[in-house]
Amino acid sequence: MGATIKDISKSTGLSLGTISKFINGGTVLEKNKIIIQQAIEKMDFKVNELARALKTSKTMTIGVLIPSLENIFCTCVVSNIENILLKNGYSTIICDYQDNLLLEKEKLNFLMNKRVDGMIIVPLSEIEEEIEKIIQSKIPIILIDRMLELSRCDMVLVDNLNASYEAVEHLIVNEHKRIGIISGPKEVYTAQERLKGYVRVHEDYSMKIDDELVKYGDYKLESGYEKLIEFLSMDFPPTAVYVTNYYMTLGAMIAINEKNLRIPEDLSIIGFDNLEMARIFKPALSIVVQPMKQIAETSANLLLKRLSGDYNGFPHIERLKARVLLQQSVKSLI
Amino acid sequence: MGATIKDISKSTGLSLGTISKFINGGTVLEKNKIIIQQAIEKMDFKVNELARALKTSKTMTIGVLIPSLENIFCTCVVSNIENILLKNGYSTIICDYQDNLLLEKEKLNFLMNKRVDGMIIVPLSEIEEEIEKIIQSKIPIILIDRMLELSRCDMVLVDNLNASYEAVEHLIVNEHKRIGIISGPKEVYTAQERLKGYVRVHEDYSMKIDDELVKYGDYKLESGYEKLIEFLSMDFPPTAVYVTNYYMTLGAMIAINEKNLRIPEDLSIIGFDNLEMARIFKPALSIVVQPMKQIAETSANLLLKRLSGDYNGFPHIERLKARVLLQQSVKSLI
DNA sequence: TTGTAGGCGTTATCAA
DNA sequence: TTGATAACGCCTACAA
Repeated sequence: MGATIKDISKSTGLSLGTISKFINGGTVLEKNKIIIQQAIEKMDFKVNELARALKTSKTMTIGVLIPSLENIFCTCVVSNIENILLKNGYSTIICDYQDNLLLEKEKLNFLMNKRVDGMIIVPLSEIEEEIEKIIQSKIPIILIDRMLELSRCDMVLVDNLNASYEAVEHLIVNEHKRIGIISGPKEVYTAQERLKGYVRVHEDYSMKIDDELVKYGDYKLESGYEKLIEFLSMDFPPTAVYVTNYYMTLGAMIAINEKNLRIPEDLSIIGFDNLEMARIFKPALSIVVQPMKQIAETSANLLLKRLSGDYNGFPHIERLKARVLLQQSVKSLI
Repeated sequence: MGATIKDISKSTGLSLGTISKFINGGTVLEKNKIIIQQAIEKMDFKVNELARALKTSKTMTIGVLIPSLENIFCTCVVSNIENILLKNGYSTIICDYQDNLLLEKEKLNFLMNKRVDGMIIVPLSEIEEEIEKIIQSKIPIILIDRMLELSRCDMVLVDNLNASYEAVEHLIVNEHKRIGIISGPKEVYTAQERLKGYVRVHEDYSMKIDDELVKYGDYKLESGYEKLIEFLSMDFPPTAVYVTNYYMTLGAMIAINEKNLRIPEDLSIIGFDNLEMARIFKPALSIVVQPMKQIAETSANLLLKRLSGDYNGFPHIERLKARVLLQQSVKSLI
C-alpha cells in the first residue's frame, strides 16, 4: 500500500541513495530537499521500519516483560518507563506473562524474535539461563524488583527488608507484642526480603516470633482475605497485622469489613503499596510505599546508558528505599 | 549473533530452499528433517521475524492502543484480549497514549510503522481520519468502548445508557428525589451515554432534573473527590449520588470518609466498574459492572474473523450489556 | 524432493 | 553531492 523509497526515487528522478540520505538527515542540496519533501508528503511515504531494522539490526524498540497487566505496581512502573524511553527515541513493547512460568519464557522468546534492542524484566522465576544467554549476545537487560541468582546483570531493586523492618518496628514501639505477617510466596525474592525485615526487627528487640503469626499468602487478593480470617480465628490472635503487598491488603480489608472489626481499635494494620488505597479507608491506612517512579527512572536511564554502549560499573545493582507512610490504622497500646 | 538459514544450509549441505521449506512445514525427506533439526538446535537458530515479515508482509502481530496503562478497565480488557490472540498465533503490542491527544496519533503511527496486521483501539478523540485511512488500507480495526463518528468500522461497545438507567432507577424506586450524578467529560462518548441514562429515567418517572445535581468530572480520582465535596456543601444536597466511573468512585469514597459520612444513612451511593472495590467498602458498594471479559472476547474474536478475510456483516457494532450489582450502599426512603 | 535466483524496502560503500 | 550496487535474512516460484 504505502509508497517506498523506490517510488519516491522514480517520482523525483533522484536515486535511492539520495532519498535515503535525505530521510536520515544527510547532506542533500536544498532544492532536492524540497522536491523530496513534497513527494514524500504527496505520496504519504512512511519508512518501512521492518526493512530498516533488518538492514541496521537496530529496531529502536525495548521489550518490557512483566508478571501481569492487572498488577498495578507493574503497570505503574511500566507506564513511567515507557514515557522516558519514548523521549529518547525508543518505543516499547509491553508483554505480560500472566504470572505463568511457561508464558514467561515464551514471551521472553517473543521479545527476542522481535529483535528488541534491550529489555526490562520483572522476573518471576528461574529464567537465569535464558537471561544470561541474552546478555551474552550483547542485548542489555535490566532486572526489576526481584533479584535472580545472576552474577552479571544490572538490577533495580527496592530495599524491602528495611522497609518491612521500619513498618514492623512502628508496631513494636507502639507496644504490640503479637504481630502477624501475611507474607508472600516463599520462593519469591521480595517476599523473602519482606519477611526478613519482620524477623530481624523482632530479633533486634529480643522478641520471640510465634510461628503461628507468620502466614504465607500468594500475593493475590483472596489469600489476604483467607489469612486474615485465619488470624482472627486463633485463640490468641495478633493485635496487629502487617500485610506485605497491595492485593493481599485489599483482601485483608475485605475480611476486616465482613467481620465488622474496627480499625485500629480491634486490630492494627499496616498495608502495602497503594497511595490511593491508603486514603480510601477510614481511618486512613498506614502503608509501605514503593518508589515506583524512581524505579522506572532508574531502570530506564540505566538501560539507556547500556544501549549507548556505556558499560561502566556493570553489573550495577541499585537498591532504592521504600518509605513507610504512617497514618491512623495503628493503635498505640502504651 | 544468531544463526541464519544460510548458516544452517552450509552446516547441513542442504540448500536454503530446503531449510526454509522445513521451517515452514513443507515436505522434506525424513533423514533431512533430522539433520536440519539437529543443526537448528545445535546452532540455536531462530527465524528472523523481521526478515520474514518483510518478505511476507505479515507480522502476526496485533496493535492494541489504550488511553492509559494505569486505567484498570483498560488493562483488564487488554490482558484478556492478549490471551485470546496468543492462542491464535498472534502476538500483541500494547501501547498507551497516556490520555494524551497528541500521543494518541503518535502511537497509532508507531503501530502502523510496526506493520501490525490489525488493531484494537480504545479511542480518546478525533482520530476518525487516521482510522478511516488505515481501514481503507485493509488493516482491520476494532474500536472498543467509545464510539466515533465513523460510518464503517467494527465496534464493541457497552450499553452504558441502559446500565445507568437501571442504576438510577434503583435509586428512584427507593424514593430518592434528589439524585446527584458525577458525570465524565462532556465530549467523551461513554460519559454522554451514562448521562443520557440518568436523564431518560428521570423523564420516564416524570421527575424534573435540577441542573445543580449534574456535575462533570474528568474520570479521574481527584474530580470524584471534588464533585462529591461540592454536593455536600449544597443547601439542598442530594440524598443519593451516582458516580460514573471507577476512579471518580474512589475519589468520592475518599471524600465521604473524610467528611465522616455514613453510608447509606447519610448518603446513598452507586459506583462503577470494580468488583473488588465493591467488596472493600463497608457496607458493600452497589456498582455498575462492565463485562470486561466479554468485551475482550468479542473484540478479539471479531478481529480474528476480519484477519481471516471474513468481512461478513461489516461493519459490525456489538453493544454488550452491563449489569447493576445491588449491595448495601443505597438506603430505602420508603 | 531439492536447488537456484530474484526480490521484500532499507542502508552503506564506493565511484563518479 | 549523487548514483549504482551489494547486502540484511527470508520466502517462493520455477527449474532441475
